[in-house]
Amino acid sequence: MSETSPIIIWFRRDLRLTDHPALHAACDSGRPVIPVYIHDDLVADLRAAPKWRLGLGVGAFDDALREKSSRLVLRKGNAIEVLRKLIADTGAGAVYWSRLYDPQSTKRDTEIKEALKDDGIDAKSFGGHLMFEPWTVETQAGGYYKVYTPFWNAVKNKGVDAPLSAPTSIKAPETWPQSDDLDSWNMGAAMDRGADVVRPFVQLGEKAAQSRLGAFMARGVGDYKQTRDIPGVDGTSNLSENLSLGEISPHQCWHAGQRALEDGKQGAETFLKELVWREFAYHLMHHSPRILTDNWREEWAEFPWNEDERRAEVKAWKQGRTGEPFVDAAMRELYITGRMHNRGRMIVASYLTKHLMCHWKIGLHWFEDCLIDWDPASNAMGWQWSAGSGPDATPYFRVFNPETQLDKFDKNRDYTSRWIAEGRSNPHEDALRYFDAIPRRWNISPGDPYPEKIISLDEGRERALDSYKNRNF
DNA sequence: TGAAATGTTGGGGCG
DNA sequence: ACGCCCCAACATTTC
Repeated sequence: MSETSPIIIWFRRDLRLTDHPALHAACDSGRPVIPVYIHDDLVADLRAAPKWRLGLGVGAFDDALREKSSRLVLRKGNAIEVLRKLIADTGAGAVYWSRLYDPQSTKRDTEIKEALKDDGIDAKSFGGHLMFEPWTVETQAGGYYKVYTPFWNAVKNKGVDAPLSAPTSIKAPETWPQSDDLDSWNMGAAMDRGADVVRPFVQLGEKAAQSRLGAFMARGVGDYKQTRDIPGVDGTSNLSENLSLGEISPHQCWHAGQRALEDGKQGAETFLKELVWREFAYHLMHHSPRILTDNWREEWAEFPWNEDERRAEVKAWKQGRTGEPFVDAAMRELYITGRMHNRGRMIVASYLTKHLMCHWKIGLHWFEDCLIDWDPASNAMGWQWSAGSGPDATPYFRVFNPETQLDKFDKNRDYTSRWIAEGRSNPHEDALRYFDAIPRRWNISPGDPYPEKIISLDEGRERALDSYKNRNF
């Protein structure tokens, strides 16, 4: 392989041009660059909304590359076989990619790197998805962090790499290899609810992410510390969706936040801390991957969780028909937009795992079905935090009261009236979208009365606390 | 990044 | 002036 041979960039959750170390290195080399996206088993296994959103992201990224006279080559199959075929087709001498951190991707990528090196190919993995590689942060004792605040203190002054510029040009190969038609991948096949309902809420692609970051830094970040907690206000950064697919890098968000901090914007530090929560989730997933599948505190396996997904109250929770306005509003926001305000996430998680005493895995899986900003590490950490089974988790006895939360965080009922139609003479248009999105078999309509509470808050709370008190661990 | 029960304090009304 | 009660406002404890 000569030093002029093409470099394949294997894109995964890094669908951007700006601040992309692997792409940057490849373009710097002066060699032709072949961007590829591979639909392998891990992509096939994605759940409905994340998979659909990924399809949109791949399409948008191909468009962005074409503006640079490049393109995204799409191939389906086993990743190492696809790469070997592509190398044979193009004479590529190198494969670069940005690292992922979930155990399945890590295993796959490790095997592929070894196989490619055996073939004499220059296989290189780069950072970019995280500001702090999980193995570079350790406690005095040499272990990993299990509590957020010490983790924050350990990283906040470490320094974050300055974002790399987007390549001015991406050298094309002499001929482009064959590429699948994205439509043939059917990435939206599992979206059995209306993708067209969710679509208007999608913030697609790198440019949209950049302008959102800019707008947030110009306006929202000043009040972020207060307004981020109020779901009726557009007070969050709204970047989770783009961070999830790497349409923007955390480094760029961090440096923007740092500049806001220097400008005296009050909320900027809170924003930086939120970015570091994402890093903390990856840190935990890397050092303790079973956080994805098992109670991180193993004793919680003994807890009398309801684990049957078919129960009526689970169905009511998923459908946003529990009779608790805050819970239902949040669950419908999730269904309609593919995202949920963080305050809502805490409330619905507390309600499911405490008032309904359902296993957090039920909630984790539903979020994985519905979230267009789905992130394996954050989702698992969040659910185990809420359930009390995770590291640095909220104690089980800390039960959110959805009614009290309404008075604290949705005083004017802006949020609940935006997402709930029943019982209102003049429902919000977003609340009505829910009825376009749901499957007909749910058999409900906007004119129905608002559902009765499926459980009294007092009873649910008492039952959960009794179970906790009588636990045998 | 709770909520509810219980405890403490201090001001005001009143005999 | 004093004791007593009431109660709101906090603080602490408990789950």
